[in-house]
Amino acid sequence: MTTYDDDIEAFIKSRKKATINDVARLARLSKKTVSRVINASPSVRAETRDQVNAVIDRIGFRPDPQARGLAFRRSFLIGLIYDNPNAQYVVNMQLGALDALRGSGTELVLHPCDRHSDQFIKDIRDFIELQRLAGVIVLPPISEDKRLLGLLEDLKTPYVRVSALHPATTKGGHAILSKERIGCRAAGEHLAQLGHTRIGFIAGPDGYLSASERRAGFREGLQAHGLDIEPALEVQGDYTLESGHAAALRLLTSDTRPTALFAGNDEMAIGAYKAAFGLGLRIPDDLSICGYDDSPMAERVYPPLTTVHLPTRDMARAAVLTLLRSEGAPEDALIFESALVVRQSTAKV
Amino acid sequence: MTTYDDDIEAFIKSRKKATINDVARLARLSKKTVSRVINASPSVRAETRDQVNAVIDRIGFRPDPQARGLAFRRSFLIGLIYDNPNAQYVVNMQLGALDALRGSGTELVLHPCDRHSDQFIKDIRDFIELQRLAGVIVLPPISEDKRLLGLLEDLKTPYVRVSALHPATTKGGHAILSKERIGCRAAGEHLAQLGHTRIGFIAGPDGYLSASERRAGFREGLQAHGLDIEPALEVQGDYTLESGHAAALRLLTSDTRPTALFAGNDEMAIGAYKAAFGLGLRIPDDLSICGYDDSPMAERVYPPLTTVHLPTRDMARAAVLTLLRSEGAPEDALIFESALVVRQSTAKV
DNA sequence: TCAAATCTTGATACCGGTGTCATAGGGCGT
DNA sequence: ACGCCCTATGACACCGGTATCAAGATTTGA
Repeated sequence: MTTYDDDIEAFIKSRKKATINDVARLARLSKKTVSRVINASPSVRAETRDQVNAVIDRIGFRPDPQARGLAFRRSFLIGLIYDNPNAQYVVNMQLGALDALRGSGTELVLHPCDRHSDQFIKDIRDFIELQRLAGVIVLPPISEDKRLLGLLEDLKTPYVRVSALHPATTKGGHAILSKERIGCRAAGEHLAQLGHTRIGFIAGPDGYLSASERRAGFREGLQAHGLDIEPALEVQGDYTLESGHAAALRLLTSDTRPTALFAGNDEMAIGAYKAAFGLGLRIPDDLSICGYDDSPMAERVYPPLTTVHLPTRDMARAAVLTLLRSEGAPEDALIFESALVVRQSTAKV
Repeated sequence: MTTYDDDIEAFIKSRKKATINDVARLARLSKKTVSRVINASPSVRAETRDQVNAVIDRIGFRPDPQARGLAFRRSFLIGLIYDNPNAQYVVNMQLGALDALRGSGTELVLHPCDRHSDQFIKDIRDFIELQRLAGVIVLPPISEDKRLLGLLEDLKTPYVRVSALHPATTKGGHAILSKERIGCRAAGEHLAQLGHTRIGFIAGPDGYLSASERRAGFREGLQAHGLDIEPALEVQGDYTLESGHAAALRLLTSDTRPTALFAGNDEMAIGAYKAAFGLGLRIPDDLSICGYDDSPMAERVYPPLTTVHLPTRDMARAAVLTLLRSEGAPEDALIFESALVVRQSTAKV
């Protein structure tokens, strides 16, 4: 192997940021050959490759993502698109995604948005096109928005939907799906097994697939024990604490007060805590409460909340990995399970 | 003004993404002149400028950030660097930053890191240099790390520190500082005014400026009422819920049980809730608790937590605005206030 | 052994912008 | 009217990579 130590030493002493031209010059090869090595092209002699890599290592060359991106007509950025009021959920997704991105040379760019704005689609289209994103991850609930999915198909940008598993969500593009029914079914069975028969349900908002899936799973659980969701004991919320509070208040002050509540998410469950405490009820002695999400709050409230855990962070990791190797890969859907975490907010009647 | 409608219409029909070359050709001007218009160069005739802008608007041209970045030798990305266990704090910062970035053509890139890793500095240097960041925002506690600040000075990348106000933090680079003492002083006074005399303090970890500032402020508040932090009633935590739980447990089982607690953050305060409930104490009847941060959890726990509010989101907004206009601007420090929010976890003895 | 096929490499254009410097035209003073 | 200065614009190189395609080097097959 030929090296030109003097030139290399001189370059290192100059303390300049190395470019591909420097590497080429110092290795006595053309830019293009260096480029081939960077991109792991097979048509480079092993000896040449080693020589180039030796120079690269010695002068600490790292290809400039902007220049590379310009030539490739795409950036090394992955967009995280969401419209989700739950901060903790978003953070977990970020952490999982960043985890998987570490060392890949790709960065994560945030893009929260407002699906009720009339700029919604245009805004996202601009973002993706202008930044020439390498890929996009879409979180629920907008991962179920028809207009958005249509846009993503049009743009031909690799994307991954994160969503609740449902026949309607298993087709079209890469997807990371969660089997929300399983955990909710377990929650329903759990409450039934504790002997509860009057069980209230605080539903999520219309139009959220997660809401209907959770309801369906919960119902399955009850039905397995000869029970069902009673219309009089079902109130709809919108996943906010306040709505959970209001819903619980209504349920707990009705003539047929339930002895247990299942809320479509932790936030609403914690709203129910407030309502219960406000009415002087003790949890779990007078009222069992079960949530969904296993948010950090679940183990921080008192008593710690029985809830359903979703492996959010793992799902985000999987989403990124899917994107990183999406290069022509067939579209696929990964499915994650959910599981009941029994804490201290549920007890026998 | 001259326009060449036919060519323009033809171009629009082609549905191609417009480049500066298209604009130049359709406006019968050189690339360079178009570039001047984009960059608001003063040496362009008003008439020419309008003509260029007309073409830009009609064909929907938007300069490619990567190409522009390559030529400018910097990107249009701002890095958010943090090593903070508090998810909610981070989200608020993100939201504020994104808020201020909207429409600026600059994007936010996340970079959580681990200050205990030996790669810590190298990792951040690589990130900033490789991405040629337009600016960097550093959150506490690493915003007080000497090595990191040294690195940022070396790199000449515009940066903003977010930190607690303190003589040591008012110099060096742009800074967004919070007057943490004020709110903590108010907290101390509040507890004293309620008649508490045995007041426990759960301190934040060593090395966090926020921890020492909060302690100092709290102490000022007590001293204004002839009290002080009693050594026997002070325990150190590390800002985690678990540490708050342990600390409170120690304080509440000592012979001179305090009737009120002030915790260095909400997380620890909520740990204290757990300890109190576990011991059968009622809040606020048997024990008053006060936190710091006004995290979303503060109003979700029961009873809602009295705490100190910091305008986190506004601070992030200010940080971004500082960066965006940092072009040669003098280094300055913006100072934000903190304020006590009295809820229902504090009451008379 | 020699032509054909294959493997390796390089010259040059190009991605989409900006910087440098030259130049044509208009206003000014004398 | 002349030269001078200033203003507005453009030609061309450049940022740091990749694509195309041609050409030299090596291998293969008969």
